[in-house]
Amino acid sequence: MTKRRDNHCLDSKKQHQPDLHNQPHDKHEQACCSDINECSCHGETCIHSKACITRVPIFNHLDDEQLDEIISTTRTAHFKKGDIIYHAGQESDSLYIVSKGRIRIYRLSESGREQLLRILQPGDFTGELALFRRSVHESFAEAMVDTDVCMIVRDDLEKFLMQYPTIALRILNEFSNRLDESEKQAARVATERVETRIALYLLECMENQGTGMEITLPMTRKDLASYLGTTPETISRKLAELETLGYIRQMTSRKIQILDMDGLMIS
Amino acid sequence: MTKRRDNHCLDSKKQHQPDLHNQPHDKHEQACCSDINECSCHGETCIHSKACITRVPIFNHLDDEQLDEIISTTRTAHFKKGDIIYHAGQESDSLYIVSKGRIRIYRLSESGREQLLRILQPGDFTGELALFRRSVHESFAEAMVDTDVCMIVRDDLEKFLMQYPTIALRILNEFSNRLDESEKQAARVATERVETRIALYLLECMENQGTGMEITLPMTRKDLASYLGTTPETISRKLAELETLGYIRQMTSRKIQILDMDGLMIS
DNA sequence: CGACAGGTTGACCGTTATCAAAGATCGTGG
DNA sequence: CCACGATCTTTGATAACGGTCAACCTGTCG
Repeated sequence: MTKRRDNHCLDSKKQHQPDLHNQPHDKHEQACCSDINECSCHGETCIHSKACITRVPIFNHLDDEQLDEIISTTRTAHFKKGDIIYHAGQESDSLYIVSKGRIRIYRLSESGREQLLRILQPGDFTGELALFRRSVHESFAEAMVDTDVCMIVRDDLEKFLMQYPTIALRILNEFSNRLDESEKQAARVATERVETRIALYLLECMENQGTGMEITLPMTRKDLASYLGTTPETISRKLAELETLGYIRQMTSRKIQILDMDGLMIS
Repeated sequence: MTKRRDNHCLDSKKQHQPDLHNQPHDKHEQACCSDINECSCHGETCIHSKACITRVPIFNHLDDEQLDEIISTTRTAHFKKGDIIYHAGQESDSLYIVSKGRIRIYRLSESGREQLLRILQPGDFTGELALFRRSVHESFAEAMVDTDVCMIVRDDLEKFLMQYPTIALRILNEFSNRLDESEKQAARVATERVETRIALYLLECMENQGTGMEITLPMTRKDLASYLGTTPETISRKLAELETLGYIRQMTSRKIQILDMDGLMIS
């Protein structure tokens, strides 16, 4: 049962968007909707964006006519760094597709502590949970940098799903992946020690980034801790430990070289 | 953000199957396929079961003709207590719908420890993960008692999904619920102390069972520990502690009376 | 009535959270 | 371009939470 193949590293999507944005996703990149057709957005919403819809995996198999139909029902919105796109308890009525930027999806547990669930990159979507249950959001979505999203409201989406069942299959596929990720993550947090979780995370990053032995962590220690169910201090310490053991080498706080994959695996 | 409403307690499905089986789900109930039309199964598989398909939430909105069409593609199988229905790494090609019995779904983490994900009751289905990803199972399914399942193979299911898109919507809805459960569970294991997780679990049981202040745990300490990411010993200790605090009263090891809901909530 | 699985309790100690403070890094504005 | 402040990261000291191992109960079933 060795299965180093799915994985995600919260930073996945190399497969979806092979070369969408080459610029580093930092903040305040420039204008919004950079590679989107219409562009005047920064107040609240701008008008439909073609590039977004045509590229996302759940729609990109449709033909032009169908795409146009979907695009015509789409709204685009811009969010500034730190903006909350939706929050738990809020009623939901749209699917959000990331066109540009990065979105943090997290939950607050009963005790008020936050757990990071995933980070959305261009091409990823969210909002589904509440959408298909006709219910409220359970999680929070926060723009990590200035971000553009395309939105499809529930009724339109349902219409398309009835009309083009292949879309549903794509979404089912995406849900399956996410469910797998989530269950895997739950199982790890429940059964592995922190050091192991970190090691596994590093290995997943390596596989997803495809940049050889050097990986770039897509987030801060705090977020990583939140994702892995630990604290920033412990992350620091365990990484230092893995370095002492000669398994990794920390170039900067975000750049890490994997020196001994096998060592990591048994950590 | 108080949301005591979804929940499951691993023992959900009161909503799906209001009065399906009144007999306690114990072991060796009697013959198999008790309330199923055909009944000669015990060797390996028996032939199509109508009752199963017509009752499950993902199909029960269809009309008779459509149901018959689905039923005709269905196979039924019987598993004895302890049988493995599928295991991680195995290639998947069917959806399993529980007709009678109980199925444990669990994962093994990298270190070989087991985490219980959920327990399926009649009307629940599984196998989706691998189905929609055209991939292998990530989890194990084990019959907890003698159980009957209906199976639909992938190609048939896909055909129906294309033909009756409402089925896809139902499945999307089910996936959303499961994803919510899984994320919630991950967040809890990652952020709450064991005592809190146990308390929350008890509260969910109460809401789902609708039996007033007295709940019946649907599993052993070992399984509960596996589900909550802890050990049987710790479960014992924490329950004893909650009892000392006057929040609960343990009648037998499976029957627990909730004495102070508010107390539990702040645990 | 005895055996066995399941459950409880105790002693111990390892892992990891917490609190505190010092060091690094990054973005901003002068 | 540099300096400042804010934020992120590291490191240390300490303690508690919960896991482990072992022994002892308890209830269930043959």
